[in-house]
Amino acid sequence: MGFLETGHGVVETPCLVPVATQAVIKTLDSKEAEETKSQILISNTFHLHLKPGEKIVEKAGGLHKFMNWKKPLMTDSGGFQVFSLGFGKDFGLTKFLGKGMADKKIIGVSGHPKSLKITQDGVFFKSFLDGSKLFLGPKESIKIQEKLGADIIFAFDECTPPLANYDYVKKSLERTHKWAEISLKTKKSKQAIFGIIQGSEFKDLRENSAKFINSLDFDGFGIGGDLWRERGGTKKILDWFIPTINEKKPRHMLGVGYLENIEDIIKSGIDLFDCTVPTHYARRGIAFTSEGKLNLKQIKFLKKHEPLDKGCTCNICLNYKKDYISHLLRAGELTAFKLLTFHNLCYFNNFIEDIRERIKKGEV
RNA sequence: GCGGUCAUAGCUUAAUGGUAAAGCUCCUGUCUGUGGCACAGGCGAUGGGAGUUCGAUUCUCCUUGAUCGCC
Repeated sequence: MGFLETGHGVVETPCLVPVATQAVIKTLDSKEAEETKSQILISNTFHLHLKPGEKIVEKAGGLHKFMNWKKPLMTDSGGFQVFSLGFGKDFGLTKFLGKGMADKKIIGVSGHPKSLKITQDGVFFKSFLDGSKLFLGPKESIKIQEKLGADIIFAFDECTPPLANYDYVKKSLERTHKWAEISLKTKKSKQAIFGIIQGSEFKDLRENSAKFINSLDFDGFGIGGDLWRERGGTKKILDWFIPTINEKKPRHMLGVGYLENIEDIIKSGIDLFDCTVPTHYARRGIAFTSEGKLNLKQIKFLKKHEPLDKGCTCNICLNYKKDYISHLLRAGELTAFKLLTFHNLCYFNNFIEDIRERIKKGEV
């Protein structure tokens, strides 16, 4: 366990970081987000740069005031968008490779995505809003993140695609490391900055990346890229390098957090992790409960006059029943998304709070 | 009462004298540093009765129902 101290309060770890890409947890206002026991949120440099632009946020007094969130905040650097709007879009990929595809590393050292251009200095994006050109490199990302004003910012990196072979990842890592140094040098603010370890599923590249990022004067670590989806695979990769990095500095795992993996990654030494699953799945009609995932769109739930989870004490479970939420979903009512988002965040936060309690008792 | 039009999946619509197609709905999955999506698979139909024909959802007649017009 740990306490991460920031200018906006202390985060008790291990901890889930809910995703507020566009300075909002979709469907919730900041007061509601706080009521889910969320301690810290992560917003996004790329998206806020496009809309509304960092100057607007800066004029409003920074992200905290802009969105009326008084607790700690992070901003992701835009490095993930290098992947998601590039190779991710080209191949319809997530950052995890599916089972049985480990040998299909079709992106080689000369591979390049269709919709953006990656250079040694940064990335040329084409805005999906209006097609306008947009360049984002380490300097640009850090300057934007300084204007946004989150408590913790991330170095600009390239999240490598899971289909990338060893040579591609090696080359990408050279860029990411160079960008890490420039990110660190560019930052003039008092914000904390985390450097990102990449290397996909290649042992020596992960080890090299951990060694290099650990040697720089970052305040914490981000761990990104493909970490395998098969049970045990993530632990295997983390065990390669987690023991080699400074134990005083927090470790944030980027974009990971299926319920069934959370305990494992905490055991592997992860303090923080952001994940869209609780909020994203809520908008697909899925509730997380002690009985597993429930798809509330299913017609059978119209006949269930009971809370989403009998053991849950969140505002939703105390006040609403499955039949009503199912009706709202099937009727296309937006409030359904809000109720499920609220419940799912409570469920995840309670789930992790329980792990913290068990750590205190020496059970984990 | 008379005349016309129509009847295909839960809904809206295709097609054909030779095994009936699609969209939505419904069912089962997928989704990890967020484009309120998207994707994969599945269940499911020629209103009822007779006739012509090797074979009718298609052509003919009757019937039932819907709809429009006229009185």
